[in-house]
Amino acid sequence: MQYDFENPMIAVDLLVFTIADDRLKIVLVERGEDPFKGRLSLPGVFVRKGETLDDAAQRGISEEAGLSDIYFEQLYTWGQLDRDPRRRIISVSYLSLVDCARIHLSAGERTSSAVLYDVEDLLSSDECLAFDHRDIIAYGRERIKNKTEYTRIAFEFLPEEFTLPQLQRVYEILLGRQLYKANFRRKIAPLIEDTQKMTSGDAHRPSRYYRQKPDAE
Amino acid sequence: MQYDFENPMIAVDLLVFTIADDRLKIVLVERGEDPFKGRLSLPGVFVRKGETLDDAAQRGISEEAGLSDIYFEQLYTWGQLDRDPRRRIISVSYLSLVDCARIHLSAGERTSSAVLYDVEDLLSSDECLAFDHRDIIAYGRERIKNKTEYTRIAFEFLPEEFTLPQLQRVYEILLGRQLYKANFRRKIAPLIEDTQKMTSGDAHRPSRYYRQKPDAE
DNA sequence: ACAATAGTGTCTGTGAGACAGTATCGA
DNA sequence: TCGATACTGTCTCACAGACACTATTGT
Repeated sequence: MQYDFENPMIAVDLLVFTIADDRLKIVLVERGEDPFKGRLSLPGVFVRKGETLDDAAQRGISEEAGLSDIYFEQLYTWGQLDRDPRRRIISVSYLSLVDCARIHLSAGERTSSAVLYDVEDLLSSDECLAFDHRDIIAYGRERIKNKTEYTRIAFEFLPEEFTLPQLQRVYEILLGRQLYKANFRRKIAPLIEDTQKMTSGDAHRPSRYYRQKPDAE
Repeated sequence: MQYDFENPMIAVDLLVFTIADDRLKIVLVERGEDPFKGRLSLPGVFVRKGETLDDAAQRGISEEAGLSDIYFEQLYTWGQLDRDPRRRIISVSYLSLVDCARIHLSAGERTSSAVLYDVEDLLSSDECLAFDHRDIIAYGRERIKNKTEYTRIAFEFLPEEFTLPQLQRVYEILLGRQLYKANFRRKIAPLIEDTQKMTSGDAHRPSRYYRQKPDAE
């Protein structure tokens, strides 16, 4: 007995997260064509012949957000049958974290312009997103929260040099709760090294700039 | 300008781990046909039309190891161009953990019989595995080690009722180091509830059987 | 009584949490 | 001097690590 196997198209969907205005944001585009014309969706590209999944993700990120040299990791692969009403498409989602100062949103070819959306607002609203993209975003947001606890991904939201109050705010946003200054600094101390630079111009005590220690764990 | 997009076949490759003889083992099959004829490989199936990825994984597990109702989770999706010398195949790998008493290895249709292999021995040997399956196994083994630390996956290697010495041995094997009895029991205590049953017949003090607490975190 | 394994009590050090205090800028 | 934010000191408590001790079976 012979079976029919799938030869679906492979899409790479991108979750580009950043922090702006003290909120976690994600890059979304408004779909310019059916299905889901006019709905918000994740930016994404189809995988080309001769292109790996990682390559496609990288290309998508630079096309949609004008970014290269960015942290990204594979998130999950979505294979529900009815994800796309037209035909079967398998979506490999990628999680990407970036300092908002580096983002340059550009109108993609098949999409209207990309915009930053507040993630918590989006997930608690009843806004209808294209495909299963609401689920994907929720999954990505969970992953970020979890990895914040036991990795250094939070650093990816900041430039190379940053102050501890900035870093603490990033952690607070990602974890969704307030942290104590003194405890936070003790915990982070082994992961950073100080520069000689300080903030200046603010009407209060200046803050030292640090950078990530290239070091081990 | 038009691009050629991929319409690859989608495979699901299965990492079925278990513990036997106080060692972490994995189910492998010897390939019956080219490419890599005669090499060890992960059991796998192609995704059929109308079948989700999870469905395909479930089907593969029951075909190759005679198992249903088993813990499994998606691991990673492998999309290198030259994974398969014939044509492009995207592989979605699944991690599955199972009590070895439940495994019934059966000869698949396209494979010779499935066998349990010692994972540490395999990874430290220079045995040549089919495709990129050595990388996939190494990745899965890492994932298990990590999740052992902050989830309860270790319980999946045991039957519903188990003794604490058994459970401790599972943890020790997965983590690759010895643990102190007293500390281990204190840490596990909130996750389990005791049955009234005890081991018997051994020439030493009997051990109580416990089960997992259905409870919260 | 002994071998063998199951199970407990307790000391110690580390680190998270909580909070109060001090320091340094511009205006 | 004051408002504002940066930074530090320290107490407490929970918990992991280490290790010594007791308990219960079959032979």
